[in-house]
Amino acid sequence: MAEKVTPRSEDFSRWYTDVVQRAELADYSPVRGSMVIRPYGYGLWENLQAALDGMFKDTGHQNAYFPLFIPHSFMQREAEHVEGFSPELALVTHGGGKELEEPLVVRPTSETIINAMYAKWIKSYRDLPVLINQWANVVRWEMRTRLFLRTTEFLWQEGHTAHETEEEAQQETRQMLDIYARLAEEWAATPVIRGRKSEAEKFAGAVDTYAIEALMGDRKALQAGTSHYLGQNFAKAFEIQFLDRNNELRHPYQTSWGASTRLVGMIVMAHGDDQGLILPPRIAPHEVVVVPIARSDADERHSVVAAADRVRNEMVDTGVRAILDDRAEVTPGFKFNEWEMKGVPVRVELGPRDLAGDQAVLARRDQPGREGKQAAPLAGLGETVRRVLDEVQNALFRRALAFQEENSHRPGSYGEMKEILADTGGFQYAGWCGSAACEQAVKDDTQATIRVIPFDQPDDPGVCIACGEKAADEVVFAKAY
RNA sequence: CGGGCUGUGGCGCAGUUUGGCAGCGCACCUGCUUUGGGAGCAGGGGGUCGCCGGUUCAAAUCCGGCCAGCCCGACCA
Repeated sequence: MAEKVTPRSEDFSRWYTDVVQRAELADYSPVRGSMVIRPYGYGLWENLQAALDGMFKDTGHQNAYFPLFIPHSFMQREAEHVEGFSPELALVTHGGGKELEEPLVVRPTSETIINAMYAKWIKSYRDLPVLINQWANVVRWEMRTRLFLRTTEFLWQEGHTAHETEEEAQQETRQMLDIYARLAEEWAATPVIRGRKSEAEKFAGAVDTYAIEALMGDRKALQAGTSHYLGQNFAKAFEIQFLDRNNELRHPYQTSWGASTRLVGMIVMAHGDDQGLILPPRIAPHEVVVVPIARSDADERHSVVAAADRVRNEMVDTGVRAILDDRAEVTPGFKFNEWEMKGVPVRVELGPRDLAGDQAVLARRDQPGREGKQAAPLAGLGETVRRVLDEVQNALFRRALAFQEENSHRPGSYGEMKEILADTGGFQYAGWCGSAACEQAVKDDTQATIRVIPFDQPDDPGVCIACGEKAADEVVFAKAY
């Protein structure tokens, strides 16, 4: 591996594909539209999973697992749900050498099977709330696919909850969106806009869909997590009923929420540069790589590698995820480039000159070349590195936030918005009257869609950017993944 | 599904026009020398040239058919 990638500025799309493959996050599989997540990419996903799972547990959720196959008829019980998913379903028609009585759907999401079970489990208000999450794979037969961003099969988590009251369910929906926002900002160092989706963009079957949107390096938006308030739509379709405190039969109010391996793509596109990945320390598989530098002289080699091993161990003891790259068959220069491609936040270089001076050289991935290098005493190196890692984490977030701010516009007219969208892109904050016609007209004309109706609203949203009527809300238009 | 392109060691390609020993770069293996920003030299392994048929003394190359993949337009975490 480890040759140059297509420069980001030249062709962002190719740069992305190159980086994902060269950094060994993923590779194409023999099946069109699907991919293999390689150990390094999976390690990144596991860290995201662990962060999310911890937050889910902290808020009272439990994990469970529901089956991959769903009876076809289940998909058809909720009218809008059918509408939304039928074109992208994978159907199993044969099993055990025979044609099946009823085809099975490979889950595109588990709403229907889970709600069919909830109908059995929920009988009383005492059974509520039900707070279940599952980690699973799902399949959606997409036309155009891209590594991590849109593949036929992908990994995600889907939470499905049922509540006694509307308020409680609404609160749950917002709480989970907030968890996604925290994951993006505090762990993945990627600032997001929190808001509600328009009718056209919401999940089929939901009353309201909320989402977080992040801005990628090419100034396109990426939806990084969604949380749906489902009302009683699925409860009615699947006849979930409970006896309330007044002995009256009622349908529960529900939510569902999900985030996927797409987050890996987000991290690549939010932080990466021409040298490859740049990973935020909190979710990086390796926070630090120690590279010993030694000539072939056997004694020198041994003493340098032994010292490098001690440095690694000290960092592990300090709670830093550190590895030692003691391969003898490649040069230090090769290793520098390789670990930069893989986005390791901090590199520790240790050679004979350093040992003589009881120091090591620290190189920050977020600052290129000499600029990011500093010498640090071997004594207390673990603590020093811990501090530098925190600085890198913060610097990445600040840089991404500054980029988002620079690329957030408030165009004064439709013409101006169209021009900005065509020239540079980014988030366009603009008034919207709320009509689907205006939304569609902008999409047809500019390819930009309403990403979210932000929770943070100005006192006066002004006028609709498309029709000039009084605006109902300020919304964010952007071209999106 | 409509339009454009491509199928040759693992990857990227040349060779096809004008038929004549299947080649190059990277990667891989072995050895020696190297190692502070992608090491050098020497040796080596690996290909039914997408598939089927035809023409010919001879086909990666010419002819016919088929298949697969990529890119661009209608769906989407």
